[in-house]
Amino acid sequence: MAHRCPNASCPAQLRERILHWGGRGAMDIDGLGDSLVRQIVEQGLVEDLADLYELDHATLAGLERMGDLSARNLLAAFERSKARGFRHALYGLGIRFVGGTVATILAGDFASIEELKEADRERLEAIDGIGPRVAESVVAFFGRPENRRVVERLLENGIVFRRPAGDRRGQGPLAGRAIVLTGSLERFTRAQATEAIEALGGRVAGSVSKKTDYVVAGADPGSKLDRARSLGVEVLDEAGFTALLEAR
DNA sequence: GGTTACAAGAAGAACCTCGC
DNA sequence: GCGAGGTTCTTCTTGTAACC
Repeated sequence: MAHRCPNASCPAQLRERILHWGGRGAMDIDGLGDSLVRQIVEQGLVEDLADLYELDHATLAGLERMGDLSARNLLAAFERSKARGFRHALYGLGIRFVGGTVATILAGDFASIEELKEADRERLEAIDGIGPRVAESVVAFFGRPENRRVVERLLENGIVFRRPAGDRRGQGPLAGRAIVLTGSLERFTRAQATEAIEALGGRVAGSVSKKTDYVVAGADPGSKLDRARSLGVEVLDEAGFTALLEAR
């Protein structure tokens, strides 16, 4: 049984929200780790996600185990994160039951966060892949004034909460294809491989099933490779994966 | 150079969605 | 209602980068 703190402004919750926001699946802010987040929260330097974008070099460089280089790298990472896009920012908000996949679905169905935050349960439940629990969670999130305020401040700080024009996701040559990654790839990080697949309209799944189209196995593959073989799913090595991307 | 923190990935349990 | 498929969440491990 999981226990969740009901106090949205408690420091522990704020730390977790910031760590989630800076994580790979969200805004991918290099250098924003547990120790640093703990310091900036405990010193009262941030009270919500938007405050991250108002931190300056001198403040960051003065923190424990931080120097000039780390501060500069972190500020550059903050700047890069602003253009991560709607679905990453949406995932980064940490709405319960909204992981990477659900965030992608919502970002594909709504043109902007302004549209999404006004959506009611019925509108959300009408979307493929969104059930009552997720819909209720999204409505509850945007129903809280403090959450709406944070989103507004993030927008003011330049975070992109809008679907780009001409987005091909779900419409490319890999449209409808489910691909599972296992092991380490030499030419791609997981994030880069995921980005390449999604850019061609494909979908990266977390587990192998009969509906999986391909399993891409790098070095030291995990149990997913065994499962793919037992289910007769086509397995690609890195060269095969590269060829698949280039052929499309 | 040692220490510390972060990044990246694997694995599995819990839980959600959807079709039958 | 149930089961299959899929996603989320958490924990653990290992390698690397940066600070002191």
